[in-house]
Amino acid sequence: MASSEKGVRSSLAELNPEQGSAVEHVEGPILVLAGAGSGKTRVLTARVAALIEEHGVLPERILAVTFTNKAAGEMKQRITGLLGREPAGAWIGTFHAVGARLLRRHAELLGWDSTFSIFDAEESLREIKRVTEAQGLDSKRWKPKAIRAVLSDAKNQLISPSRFAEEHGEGMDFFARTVSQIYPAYQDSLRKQNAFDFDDLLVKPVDLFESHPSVLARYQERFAFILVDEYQDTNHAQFRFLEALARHHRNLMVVGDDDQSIYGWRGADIRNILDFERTFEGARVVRLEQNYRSTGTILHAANQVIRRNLQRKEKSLRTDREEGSRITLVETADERDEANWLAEELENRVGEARLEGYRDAAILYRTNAQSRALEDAFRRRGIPYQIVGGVRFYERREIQDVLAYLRLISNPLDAAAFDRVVNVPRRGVGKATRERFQKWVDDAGLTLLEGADRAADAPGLPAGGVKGLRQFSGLIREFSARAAHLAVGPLVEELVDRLDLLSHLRDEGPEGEDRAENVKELIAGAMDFEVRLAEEWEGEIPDHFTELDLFLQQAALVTDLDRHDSASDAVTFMTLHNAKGLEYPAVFIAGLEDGLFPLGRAYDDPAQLEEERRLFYVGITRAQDELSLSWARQRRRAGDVMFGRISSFVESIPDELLIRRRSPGIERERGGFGSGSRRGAGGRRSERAGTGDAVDEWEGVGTDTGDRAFEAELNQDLPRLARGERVRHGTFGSGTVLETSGFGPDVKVTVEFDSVGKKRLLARYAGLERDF
DNA sequence: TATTTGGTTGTTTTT
DNA sequence: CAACCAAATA
Repeated sequence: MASSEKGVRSSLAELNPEQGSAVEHVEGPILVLAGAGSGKTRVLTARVAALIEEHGVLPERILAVTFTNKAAGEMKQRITGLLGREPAGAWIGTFHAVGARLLRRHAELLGWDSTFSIFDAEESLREIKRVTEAQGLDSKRWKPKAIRAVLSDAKNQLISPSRFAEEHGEGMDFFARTVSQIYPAYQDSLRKQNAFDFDDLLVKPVDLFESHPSVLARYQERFAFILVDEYQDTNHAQFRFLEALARHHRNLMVVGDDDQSIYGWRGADIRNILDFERTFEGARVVRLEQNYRSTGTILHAANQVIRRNLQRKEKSLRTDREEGSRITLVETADERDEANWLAEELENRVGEARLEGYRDAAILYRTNAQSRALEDAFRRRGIPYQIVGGVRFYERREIQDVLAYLRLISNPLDAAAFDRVVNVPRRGVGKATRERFQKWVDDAGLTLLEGADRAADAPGLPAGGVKGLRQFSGLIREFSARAAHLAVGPLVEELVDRLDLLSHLRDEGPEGEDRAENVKELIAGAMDFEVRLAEEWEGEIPDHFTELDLFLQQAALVTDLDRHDSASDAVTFMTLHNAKGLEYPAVFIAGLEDGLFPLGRAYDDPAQLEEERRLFYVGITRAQDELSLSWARQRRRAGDVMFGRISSFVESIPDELLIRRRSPGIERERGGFGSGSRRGAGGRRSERAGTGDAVDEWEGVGTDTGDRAFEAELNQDLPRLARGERVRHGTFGSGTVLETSGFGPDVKVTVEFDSVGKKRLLARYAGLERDF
């Protein structure tokens, strides 16, 4: 205890006066306006530690909410560091995880069971499509995606199906009218399947609080202190959730930065932060404007960019750091040229030791599609990279299939899961059989699994289909029984084994092996999964609840960002949105063209343009020491070639902060064709390209194409250790990878070494290299 | 029932 | 230029 107290004390001493006053704040509402890099996580964690250690607050009286699992994990870890022990009993998690946890405990009050499924965005899209078609509507005319967007919007505003119908059911807007019919049917379908979608995890807890005041009172009383990170990103539902819980004790601390609000399109309501003082009367406001991250140059540029926004609380960040080097602005010919420039620049910087390693750099872009050209260039040169986002692990087809099995085992009412995997792998249950079967089940009032059991009684089903259905239901039943006493790891392993899924996947063709690897990774993840059920439930575990149920919840809420391995020495590629909350010594922002960043349609709406500018601001402020911006004159998008000009955002950076450069590709073009006349105004215009244009450009310039290709072969998979790959270890020599397991920093590799035999190594420490 | 083909569609950003 | 989906064949 003495040592941990010292931890808290000494950390308090290191705070600046503003940070200190926020940390020492005890009772009453408080808004911390924390600029980028001003140490907000520090304030948040130090305050939690201080509450516990200095003011004797029991950890279970504390609720801390974040937006990402990563932020939650970091918070937990840092608090643990300060206290010298875990803040056992405190709830620290994302809005979605906290919502899911509440629902697990009280779902029955709303008509759900605690083993409910969580439908991700894709699943919810399918469900909308099903419901739309069940109403006899054409899903081509009534686009599920558009419907989902409207539904999600409504949910985030806490607009119920009935209220939505009141507002739009009779209106002129045909689309809204249609949605008003689909909304209730969709909700109904989810309830029948004992499922919630992503938005429900925020909405339903609020419903719960409103319909069951005693439940609310219990949590109001319990959570005497509530802390919220990234408050600028909260939407109305989240606001109401917080407001309900905090109403009693009024000890609510929110930390945010209106300049970093970049989720308006997802319902984030910037008024939550702008109006905080009005909503919570007597709220204190603390501003953190001292930046500890970036050089003077970078911060100056950031300030100049963001001050163009009108809708903001006036503030200006300052830093004590040196001016630092100027910002590089590069003009490139096209996306390939841009990617090559980036690759070469990074190689040089690491080579010259201007950068300690590839892990110190990140390339940020507006749209995920931009990662492709980068990948190509980096792979070709053999520079290690890591992509965050894009096709997410848990969204892969094969992973979703396994998860659907698990969901069905955990929640037999999950019709979406049933539909997804009845015929995976092939069981002779085709579309026609399914439709007939479905109809019969509906008429007979059976659940899908009951029906599958008695499929022989259904009229008009082919013998093969009946057999497949019965087999399927038998399998699910068997595993449901086993789930009660088997841990998730072995359960998943046996399931995959029984389905013979790996060989089925391998038979699928060239991508099959990757798919099989992914499934193995999932098994490995399940093996590593351990929860202390009793702790999660705080002693009141419903008897039908299993480890599998919690594993599924976790899998549903985990994102790709959480799998990001910051230990491996690779350049990080990600969208600007994903970069929020992170920092890197060197940051490259690519694709700075009008029409791409800011995105074309943002020009229609000043508010959207401001949000794009905030996104740029977020990107700039990720950089600690060096910042580079690049743009391409020409870029392929959706098959077309777009001619672009430099982003208007760049204009707001004072010229004296910039060093302008041109890529070799541009220089060559100028030499060859004289003027680089800038044609095609405004990025919105697109023209068909003649031929394979710029394709060969770079290869000619490169010095030693042969060696490069060789090196690329050598290094391209450096951060990824696949089965069968030959590797070399400093002391054990050469060997073959048998398998890998674990996620993120815990990736373990089993290698069969030629001389010393089988070893299990932690990838991040083993320093494995490729070998021939 | 499974597989192939051809046509359509689309690109923000995500918990 | 994908990737995805619906209708046409084997």
